[in-house]
Amino acid sequence: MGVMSIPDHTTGQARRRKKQHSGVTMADVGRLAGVSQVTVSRALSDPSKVSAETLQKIRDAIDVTGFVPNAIAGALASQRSMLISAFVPSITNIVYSSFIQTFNARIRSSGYEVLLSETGFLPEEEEKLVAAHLTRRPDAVLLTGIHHSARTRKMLLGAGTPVVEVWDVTDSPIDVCVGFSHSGAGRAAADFIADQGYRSAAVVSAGDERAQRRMRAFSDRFAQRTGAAAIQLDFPAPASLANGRLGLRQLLETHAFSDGAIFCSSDLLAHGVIIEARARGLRVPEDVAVLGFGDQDFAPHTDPAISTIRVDRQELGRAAADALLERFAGRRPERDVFDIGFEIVRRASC
Amino acid sequence: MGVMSIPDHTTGQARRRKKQHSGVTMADVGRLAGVSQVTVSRALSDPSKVSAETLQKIRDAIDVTGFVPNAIAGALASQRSMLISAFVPSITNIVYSSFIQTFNARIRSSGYEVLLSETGFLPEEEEKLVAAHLTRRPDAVLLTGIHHSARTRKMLLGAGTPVVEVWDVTDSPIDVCVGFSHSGAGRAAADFIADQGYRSAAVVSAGDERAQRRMRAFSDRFAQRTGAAAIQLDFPAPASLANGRLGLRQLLETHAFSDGAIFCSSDLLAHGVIIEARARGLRVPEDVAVLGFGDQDFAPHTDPAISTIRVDRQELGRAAADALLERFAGRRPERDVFDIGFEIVRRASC
DNA sequence: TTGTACGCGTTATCAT
DNA sequence: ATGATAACGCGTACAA
Repeated sequence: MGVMSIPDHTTGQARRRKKQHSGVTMADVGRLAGVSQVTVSRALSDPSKVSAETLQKIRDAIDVTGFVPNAIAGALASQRSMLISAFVPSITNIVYSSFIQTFNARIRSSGYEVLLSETGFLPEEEEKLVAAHLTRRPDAVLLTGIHHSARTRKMLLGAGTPVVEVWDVTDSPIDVCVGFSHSGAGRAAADFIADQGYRSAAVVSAGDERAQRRMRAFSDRFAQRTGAAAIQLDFPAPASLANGRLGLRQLLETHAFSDGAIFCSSDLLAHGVIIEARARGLRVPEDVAVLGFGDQDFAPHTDPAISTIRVDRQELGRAAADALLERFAGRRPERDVFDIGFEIVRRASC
Repeated sequence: MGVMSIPDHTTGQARRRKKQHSGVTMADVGRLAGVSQVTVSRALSDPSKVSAETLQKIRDAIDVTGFVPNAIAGALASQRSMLISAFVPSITNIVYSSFIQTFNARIRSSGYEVLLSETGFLPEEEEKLVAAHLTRRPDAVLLTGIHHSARTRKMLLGAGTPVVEVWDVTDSPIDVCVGFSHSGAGRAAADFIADQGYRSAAVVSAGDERAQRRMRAFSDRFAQRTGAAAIQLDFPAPASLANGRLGLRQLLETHAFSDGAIFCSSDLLAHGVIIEARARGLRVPEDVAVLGFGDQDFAPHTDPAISTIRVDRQELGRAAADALLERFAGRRPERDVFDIGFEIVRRASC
């Protein structure tokens, strides 16, 4: 157990380069405690199966040696990695990161760890990453959205692990699915805006397939309700204040937009629109009304506060985690599609 | 290839949901290709060590079987997990997540994967998470900040893995360290503000030890330069628009602040201050000047645009990744402390 | 170029 | 309550 020798910090540079952890094994601990390796394993996984005194001896030996269990060996032997692969389009988009935050917390409290990767908005990229992750034998996989390459689906099916798709709903999920209807949200937005008597409308989005589905549904419904076609603007991702400002500028200057409501695919865009409007001396909502999406935490604190569509990201994270944990417990959830819905939050901007 | 046959367990408890991937091993692939397991291993890790025709046979066999290498077994055998543990205070804070994004990209392109965890701002929480991660034998660890519990340091030293501490500098890093001086940034802010003739100042921060160090240095220097004490406001994390607005409100109403500059510990707070100021009809920077921190991507697009202190997060992510990759290559970096500096960006708000 | 033998550090299965 | 022994699936000598 040469491991125990303290790395000589004296020279500072003389530290080892190869990976050779503490190198202390259960066998080492057992030897020191006067028991076999298996007993150490048991003491750790289920202390009740070991007598009080040997348990104490083992604990002492662990303290002395600084033993750290090797989860890799454990995973190989037990065929459970205690790892969950998660894929989101962007980790810098707070909409996804806050969702992951909740998912993470829930998952971790059950002993699992989350291996997170950013896929961007291209299925091919997702495919590569899924392949890479499957190599680590995750016990479950979380995917954002319901559109995945054929190979991705095949790999996932082949792996036989539970899969949860989030942020959308579909009748044919890979496994289970929790989200809400984007076209439904778009229609609700159109109704909300039409109900307030607006006769003209525009949408501004930023390169996200789900956002575009909301926008299409919005336009269809708005036309249906008012007979007017909504002007459509789509920027490349990511959604930003800059694109919001640019959006209003283009709407005003090249689309002759006036006196109507703008449905933005994100609160960030909505905020940009508001900033641009005020910089131009336009009143919100009198001259331009703005409806956002996401109910991000800043939405109530802009001036005017942003009216928006709220999606309960915490609930989404919890539900996704719970669906997986249910599967781990051997149960299948009652349904395989959970629609957590959305809610229009009326504030001052629309 | 026993895998392909239906598991017929004695009790007839057909295919349990244990975790049973495709179950195809290198041995299975080899059998089908007419070679041994090692040859398959070689074909995958270094195709040049295998003859062209057997390589082809192996590839075919892989396609047919849908073989997915088991990285867990690989890690156990090679003693390299190809995993890097990273810890940041918050994944929803874009300042950290955008840094991680770059770090991730760099790391992944070298075949490693990043296991990310959120520590909050308490060393004890970090300690628990580090212990959990060490269990998976990461090949390296990334830590945010330079303040860690004694046990955390001890565990890390004991593990013998490379460690990079980021977002700060110190003379005594655990291993290597890349960041910038927070007190230096605070002083630079004070000079910047004093140079413009402001005679009164306030700071508003949001519960982050590094931010507080900036603030303290700011106050000291500002007092030194002008003889005036800066009013200090500290909110609980996270920094938000709401806290920025609240900050200005408190400054105005309970601290009789007027006609000076406010140094915020984050651009988000700065934006909040600006919104509150404009909502009150105050002019920025004439009535209240605002200096932010971080140069987040929205900073140039607020109205007025936020003057701020820029930290090159991309560079930080790259440098951290490179420091680790160097270590993997067996080299030690020339220095173990990298100061990537910062830069004051003057825009309209100050 | 290919194969044999062994080890990595656990968990699972039986036995005692 | 504890121990022997066999997997787990792959890498790394070393041999052929």
